[in-house]
Amino acid sequence: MTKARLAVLQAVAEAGCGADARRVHRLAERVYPKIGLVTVYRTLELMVREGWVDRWYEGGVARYELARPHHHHLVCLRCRSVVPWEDCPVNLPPGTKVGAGFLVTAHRVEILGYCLACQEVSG
Amino acid sequence: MTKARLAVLQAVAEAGCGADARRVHRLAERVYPKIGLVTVYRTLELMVREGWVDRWYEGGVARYELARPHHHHLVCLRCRSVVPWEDCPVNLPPGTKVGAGFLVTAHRVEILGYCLACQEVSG
DNA sequence: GTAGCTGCAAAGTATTTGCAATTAA
DNA sequence: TTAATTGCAAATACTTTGCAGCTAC
Repeated sequence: MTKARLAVLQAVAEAGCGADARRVHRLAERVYPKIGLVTVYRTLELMVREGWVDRWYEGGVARYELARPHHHHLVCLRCRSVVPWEDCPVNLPPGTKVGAGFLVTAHRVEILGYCLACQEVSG
Repeated sequence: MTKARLAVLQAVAEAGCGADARRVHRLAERVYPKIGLVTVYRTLELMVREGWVDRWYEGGVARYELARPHHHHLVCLRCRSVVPWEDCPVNLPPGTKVGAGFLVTAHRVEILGYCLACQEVSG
């Protein structure tokens, strides 16, 4: 475990849900200022592969967060903030078949709308 | 309605679910060979804005399809094919509030797994 | 000491923008 | 005619790769 990796891990933990690579980089720099963006990408890739970090895509950008139990996301359409949502409306355990024999292994749900702060601003 | 736009519209209709811009371009070229990729992007953007075409993102790439009633997607992890899935497990009409006052306006569901053809290939 | 990690610079993809030429109405 | 649309080239944003130097063990 190197300084760079520790910095990335701390950054991902601190960032909460749905941080992009740039945000992880900025946070990691606070712990280890000379870390490069490339190392952040490489380390995130490693951590995703090892299962320590989850990756998903929102609007064409990769989002990262510390791996944790199954959950989904509430995405604010105004400020782009993301918060976890613990309810899961999808009851399709791995191995289930749906449609024309499609074999389910996982699923993803995003709830789109407005967070409390943005509801007040935009009326 | 110009030739270029007609070609894009036909291409999107023909492509079915989840075509990316390059695929739409290739199909549009069959109808109107001198169409440029840039025009495809611009026309798709226009059609999304006007509500004729839906856009979503899968693995960091924009996917387009002709607008049609509410549905979700089955995404094959091996061949990346996408087919529509008419069931909707999410019962959150627009206006519903979830979590800490988050105001829901829409949602997205992706079911990940293996299509019939890929199940046979990968065992 | 050495295998693995890092940073830089450069390349690669997806997408957008500036602008002059073309086209539809 | 004339405003809208197009295509090219260049710019941008995000991400990946090549390579030589650095670090942890």
